[in-house]
Amino acid sequence: MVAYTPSAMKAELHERGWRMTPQRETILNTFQNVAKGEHLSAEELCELLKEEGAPISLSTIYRNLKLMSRMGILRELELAEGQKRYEINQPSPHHHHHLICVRCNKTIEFKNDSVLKAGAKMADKSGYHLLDCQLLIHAVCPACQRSIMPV
Amino acid sequence: MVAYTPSAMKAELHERGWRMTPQRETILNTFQNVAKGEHLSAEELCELLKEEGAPISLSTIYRNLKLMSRMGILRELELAEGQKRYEINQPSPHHHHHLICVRCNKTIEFKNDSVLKAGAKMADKSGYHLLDCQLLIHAVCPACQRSIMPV
DNA sequence: TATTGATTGAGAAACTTTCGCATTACGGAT
DNA sequence: ATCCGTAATGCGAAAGTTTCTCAATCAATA
Ligand SMILES: [Mn+2]
Ligand SMILES: [Mn+2]
Ligand SMILES: [Zn+2]
Ligand SMILES: [Zn+2]
Repeated sequence: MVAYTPSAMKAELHERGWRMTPQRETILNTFQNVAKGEHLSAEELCELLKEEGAPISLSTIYRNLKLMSRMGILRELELAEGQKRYEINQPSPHHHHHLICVRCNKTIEFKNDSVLKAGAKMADKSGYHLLDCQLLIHAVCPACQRSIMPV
Repeated sequence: MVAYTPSAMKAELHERGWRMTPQRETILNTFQNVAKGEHLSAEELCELLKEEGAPISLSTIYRNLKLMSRMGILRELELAEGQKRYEINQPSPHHHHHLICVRCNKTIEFKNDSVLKAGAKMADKSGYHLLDCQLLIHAVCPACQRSIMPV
């Protein structure tokens, strides 16, 4: 779990016989510059890049979101219903977890280094190479507890 | 996060003006009797119940997996790609987390009460009513580290 | 600069999940 | 025990997300 520069990503791609492309660099830069707490879906990233005048096809976005997640550059989140969301994967001082209301999807980010350490230790102990470690808390927020809404 | 009996589930449904049904009881019993470490998808549950001679329609299964997750009876897991998986949500002595290889999907379950406590504390501090707390570790297993496979 | 194979873009296809609606049946009241 | 209002089911259709196919393009190496 390191913060990636384009050239670091390029080097790691080359190790495996793969290539750096303008599209991959654009995606990396976009996630590094997006506001903290933003969790982009594939569709949203596609729209954002279109607006910014650097469009990338949806197929390519899907391919690279998966690739970059499996490299440990991005983290894949299943927060709300329906689609996966992504954010840059940052090491300890910025690393965080998510607390989600299952009714309204309100999401709180919080830090907990001892949880991160416990996860890293577990992966290490099992001989796994760590890519991402996220504590996912499903709960009902105060507002939704007061409402009489379905489920 | 309590272990549910059919009648406890029934009581909680009634509190909200809802009903207990044979289908809901079947689903609850199935998850309580399935082998530890099994994570069923909607489709798999549907097939299993068909084989056992107590078929339930796929729509109803989807509806109730969501309902029971939001009640805290089941926990919703996004382990492998493609579809959500479910397991019974059990309290502390049996509660566990998941370590997943992103390449071959080999999954290890492990316990860590201090992580669970940290999650519960975080939810409580924020006034959220806790439903589920899972540490999700994405990593590459030893076998896949040795292989030269794509990503 | 030429070559090779990874990558892209566009649309089709696959797959999971939700929706609409007629029918069934749970559970409170009679 | 029976009735009634409405939640829940089952079926098929529909929606929505993600993957696949394949010709065209382009990154990286010699
Ligand atoms: Mn986040
Ligand atoms: Mn499990
Ligand atoms: Zn809420
Ligand atoms: Zn593996």
